[in-house]
Amino acid sequence: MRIGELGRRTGVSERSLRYYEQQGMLVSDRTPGGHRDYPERAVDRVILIQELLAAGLHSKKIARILPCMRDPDGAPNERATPALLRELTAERDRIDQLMADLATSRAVLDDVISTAAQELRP
Amino acid sequence: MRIGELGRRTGVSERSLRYYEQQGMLVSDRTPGGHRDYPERAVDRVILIQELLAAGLHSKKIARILPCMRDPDGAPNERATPALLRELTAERDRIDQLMADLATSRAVLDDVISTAAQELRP
DNA sequence: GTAAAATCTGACATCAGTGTCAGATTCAAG
DNA sequence: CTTGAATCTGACACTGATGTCAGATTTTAC
Repeated sequence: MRIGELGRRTGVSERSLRYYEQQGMLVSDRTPGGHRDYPERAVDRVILIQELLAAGLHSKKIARILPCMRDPDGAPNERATPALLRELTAERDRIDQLMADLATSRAVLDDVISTAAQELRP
Repeated sequence: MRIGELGRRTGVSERSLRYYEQQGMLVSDRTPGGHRDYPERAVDRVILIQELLAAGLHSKKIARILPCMRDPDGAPNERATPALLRELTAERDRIDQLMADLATSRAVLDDVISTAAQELRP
């Protein structure tokens, strides 16, 4: 599929898809004229990239992680080096911390919301 | 307490503390000479600000939310307007989505980590 | 073959929180 | 007082993902 369709199906702008490729997170075949041509798998790949970005991982780290992931049908293409392994563990710890902050923040918002709703409906 | 101690006790840079004040998230008394003087409560306040920032809320929105929060010992100083209430609900939904992404990303990292650890220790 | 739609590259802008630096002023201790 | 540490304001830089625009090229539909 071409970039327009991939963008439509993932909700990601074409600009971002080109950026993902430039950062090494996404690969594409090219038509003879130079237009990008993506396999069906690209949809899931892009969604995963978005999730990892949302979790605060940087592009270049994602690019290094992706080849070490198990595909749904098989084993990883590369194996994680010890150095990468340490980084991944650090990222996981950071995510755990972030989830705790999110839980706190959500509770705060929830409290404000329910307090205000209570006032509106006495 | 003064800004140096507050920064030390919260792990937040003085630069950021001044920025928080500039954005209306944090208030301070001033010494006759113009130096900031914080009450003990400021410590918890700053920690909360950091959590809300980590959750992706923008400074100016945090500044509007904080007065509507219940203090541990009493009722809120202001009440949330309906418009703010809508924003809060949207933020809460966004946080829910983000938590889902974090869970996915964490699982991905965990899988890569345990796969690699398994290879290292066969 | 032609026109319209899609895509290409490359460049510059944006945002928001934080780092950093300079020069001036204030505070605390001797 | 004096001196050194702390703080003040204001300015500028950075980051990294994304938006946007321009001009050229390719693809698709007729």
